[in-house]
Amino acid sequence: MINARNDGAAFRPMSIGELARKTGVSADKLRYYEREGLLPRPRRGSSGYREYGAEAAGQVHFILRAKELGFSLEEIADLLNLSADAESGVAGVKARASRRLAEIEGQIARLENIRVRLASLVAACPGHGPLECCPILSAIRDGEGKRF
Amino acid sequence: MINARNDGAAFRPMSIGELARKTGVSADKLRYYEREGLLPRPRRGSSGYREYGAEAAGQVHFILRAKELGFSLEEIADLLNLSADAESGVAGVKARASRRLAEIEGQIARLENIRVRLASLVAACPGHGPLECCPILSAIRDGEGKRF
DNA sequence: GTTAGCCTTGAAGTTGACTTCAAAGTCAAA
DNA sequence: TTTGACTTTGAAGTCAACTTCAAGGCTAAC
Repeated sequence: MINARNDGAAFRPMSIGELARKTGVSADKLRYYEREGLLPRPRRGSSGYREYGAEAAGQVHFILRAKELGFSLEEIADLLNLSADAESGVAGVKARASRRLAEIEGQIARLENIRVRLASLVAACPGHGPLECCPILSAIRDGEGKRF
Repeated sequence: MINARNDGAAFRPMSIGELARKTGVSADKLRYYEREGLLPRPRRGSSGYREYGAEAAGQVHFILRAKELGFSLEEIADLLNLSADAESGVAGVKARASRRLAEIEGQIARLENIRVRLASLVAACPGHGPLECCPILSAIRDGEGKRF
């Protein structure tokens, strides 16, 4: 091999600031996730500084993707535990994801109900004139059934 | 007039507990809404107890209905201010409601996106077998594009 | 007259996901 | 060597919408 520089350590460890820049997650947040058990505690250099290996960014991205799917930090910690527990884990993961899905469907249904009601009030409001004629205010004051 | 009992005060004032029972809102919450400026401060009896008139229940219901439409307490206080401000108020109310509607539409769109992704992951997961084959975990770990 | 249940206040606690702070130590470049 | 950027920790602060608490005063029923 010509390139002798590849000998020894392939990765220089990352500081928390480097990991923060790499993942777009602030150093404070990374420390917070570590405290909450979402990230493994990395080894420390002689100064006490955290030293992250190459796998760290992937662990952070796991958290970000799970958050994107609407999981809370507590649920993410739970998923991480399950995914450490071979064989019995898959059923648990699917159950958690199904529960999350049901919650999201419920949230959507509630918001959809609000959206429809609010949209019809906004459409009915002329945007000017005396307050007594504002259908939005009337609906809030007296209930929607009374005027519509 | 035959019925002499109708003389004088038509309504005996309500205590905070009575108003709470009537509206289903706890007395603590009523005091909290008052502190936050959502309810007018009622007059007090000689004991210092709050005394509510007949209009109080309607004011509480206004708050409940606005909350149901997804307004925050701060936005409700804002609506109440607008609805005190004759003539210029209607445009403001419509603008607040439109803004709220847009926020709700955004929330629904985000949740819908999550719902679709999570549903396809749940559908693809067999619910048993080795963790390496769980599409939910894979998607969170590596991103959805990689496996699907 | 006593007791149970109501009412008063200001202050502090709750939840989740952070953010900010203070005080000190460390590292890298000029 | 000095500066400035980075890192360490634990603790406290933030937001919204409440809830709970403590310590005392009031009222209604028996």
